[in-house]
Amino acid sequence: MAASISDVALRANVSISTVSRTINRPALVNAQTRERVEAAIRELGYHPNAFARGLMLRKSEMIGLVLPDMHGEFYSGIIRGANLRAHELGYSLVLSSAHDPLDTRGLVGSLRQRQFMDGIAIMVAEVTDHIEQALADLHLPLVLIDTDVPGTSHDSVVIDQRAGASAMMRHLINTCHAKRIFFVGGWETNMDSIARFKAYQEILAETGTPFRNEDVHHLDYDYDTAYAFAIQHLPNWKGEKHCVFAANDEMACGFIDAAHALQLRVPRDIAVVGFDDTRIARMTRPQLTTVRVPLAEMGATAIELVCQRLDDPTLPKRHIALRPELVTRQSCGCPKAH
Amino acid sequence: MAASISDVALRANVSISTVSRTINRPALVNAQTRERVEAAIRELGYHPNAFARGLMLRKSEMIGLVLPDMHGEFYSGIIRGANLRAHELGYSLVLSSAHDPLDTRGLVGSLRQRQFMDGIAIMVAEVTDHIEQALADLHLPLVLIDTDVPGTSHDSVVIDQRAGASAMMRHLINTCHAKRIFFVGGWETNMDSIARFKAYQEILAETGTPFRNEDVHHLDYDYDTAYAFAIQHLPNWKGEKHCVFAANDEMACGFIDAAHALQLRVPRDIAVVGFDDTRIARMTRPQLTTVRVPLAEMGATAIELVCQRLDDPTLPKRHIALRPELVTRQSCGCPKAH
DNA sequence: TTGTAAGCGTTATCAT
DNA sequence: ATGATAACGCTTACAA
Repeated sequence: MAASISDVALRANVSISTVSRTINRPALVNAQTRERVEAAIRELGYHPNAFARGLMLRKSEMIGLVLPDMHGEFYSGIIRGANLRAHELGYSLVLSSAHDPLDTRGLVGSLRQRQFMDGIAIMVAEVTDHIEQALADLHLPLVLIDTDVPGTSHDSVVIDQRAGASAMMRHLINTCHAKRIFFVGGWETNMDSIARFKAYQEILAETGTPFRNEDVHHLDYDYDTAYAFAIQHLPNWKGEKHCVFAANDEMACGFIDAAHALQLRVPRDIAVVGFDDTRIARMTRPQLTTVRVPLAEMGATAIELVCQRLDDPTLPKRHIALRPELVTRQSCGCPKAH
Repeated sequence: MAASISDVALRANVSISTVSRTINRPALVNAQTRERVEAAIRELGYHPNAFARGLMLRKSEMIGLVLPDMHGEFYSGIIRGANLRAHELGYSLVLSSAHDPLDTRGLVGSLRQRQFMDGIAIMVAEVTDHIEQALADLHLPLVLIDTDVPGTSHDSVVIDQRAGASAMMRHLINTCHAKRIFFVGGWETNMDSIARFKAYQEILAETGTPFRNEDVHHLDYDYDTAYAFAIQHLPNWKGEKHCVFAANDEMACGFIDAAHALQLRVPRDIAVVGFDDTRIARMTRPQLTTVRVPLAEMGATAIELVCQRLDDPTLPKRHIALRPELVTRQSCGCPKAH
């Protein structure tokens, strides 16, 4: 059995209140007794029981992080950022990633069973009424990650996909002097892909570059699919100042490898740019020009929002949009990189 | 304020013990009263207070997962596996990755502050006496991840690097009929790299393939370094049935890209294989033959060991070595893949 | 089958 | 400056 507060009190010849005080408000206790108590604490290897403490204080200093079970750096990026910030702020992180991304129902249920958390940062594929209700029932400070819910009144943090894609498009047109840009999106229903495509159209219009329907294609974010597709189309797409804007690095990588297989030189015969700035962006020849998506920062911000609300529940609802950053390497063929 | 057990008791016209029983041993309570209580619970949206519960039961159903702040799929692989298994077993995961990999001191300290965990799965770069002591002081079931500590008596789960590298070497020599194999390791002090190198020597000897000191090199696990190195050496290394065995996929990828840049064909002019089976292994042309390292399984096993010991503290100490699996694709030039 | 009451280890409010 | 003592919400003998 671990030592309890009364063991310490006994050993130091004081009451338990004095022990509690030495721990929580040392200023209120006489220097000599304080030393005696501290000695006893040390000798017994005493540490306050977290449950009893939580019972009184009604808080655990633990924050739940709920994610769909994603693959790729998305997952680890958010976790890393969240974990770091949580520790900086003196909190621990309770991780809970859903096996089935759509079973947020069961997920929220399992959360409320062991209601240790002071607050929750959650990312869900889709916010249904059902989930909305379940979350509300938790009666906990809540922040939504990477989910735009116009109607809701929760704190949230998202990534400004539109701004990132716009920055890339402007770079391509204004700096690289691209004459024709092919857009290769991900799944057609994917919100991020849609946002990136919107920016594509927008900047095309803004700069007076002609838009052609046949220059837009939707694949599935996968390397192999992109590679096969590229082998087919690149021979027709190649050309001076022509560029492929892929909606993620993986597809961009597929295009580059396919270009090589077709004896095309990147970026001279065809330029290729990606999105996300994942690990592989530095692992292609030429290295990929892409858009860095601040995943860790999104995780960190989510935790921060939870903590702030914990400190002050009256805070107004906040909605933070993180701006991605253009990363120019060699695959876009911009003059600067040469 | 959330409803408490006495609110439910009041509403259902029973004592709090009956409520408690309805929740924990429904069999012991009359069907009619049980229904009344359950109705009250539903109406009030009641959920037992986790702190009070923990205080009585002396357990939280939470397991700590302590990792160094690694990058790459290593990190997320372990977390994913651990999280999944924890939930299957009815536990939650408290994640805690150290910012500074060597500050396990501060880390363990922060752990014991909020001693909520029933047990801990921990991965440390190096188990020093100091850490060993700190861990022992926690008085918690403990399992070491990916750490071979001959002297210690903790449960542990590791990956059998040696077996994985041996399988690769045997495949290269026996199936691909490699005549000369170059070994490109990671950091010279890295335990994994050392284990892989040992297997390299061993199988060379076992199969009577000559060992040459100049065929062994140590880099830093990085793509760029490997690429630059390969540009230098590949012209001398190329040859029929020659193969580069890189100690991770990233370096292998560097070699393949360099080979392409040098107009060499993989695997015909030079074969290349990797280790880890990360995402990029499927993203090279040809696809990488490599060794799949069961990261998720390691995470899951660690959690499982903790839980088993929680159930039965008298269990003998266990040491589990997970076997990696050979994944043959096209880069090794083995006849089967053609 | 149900109720009473003790106790888990804290913190907080009073007195002293 | 310190000590009693009452919560906090729950489980669990023990009684009825």
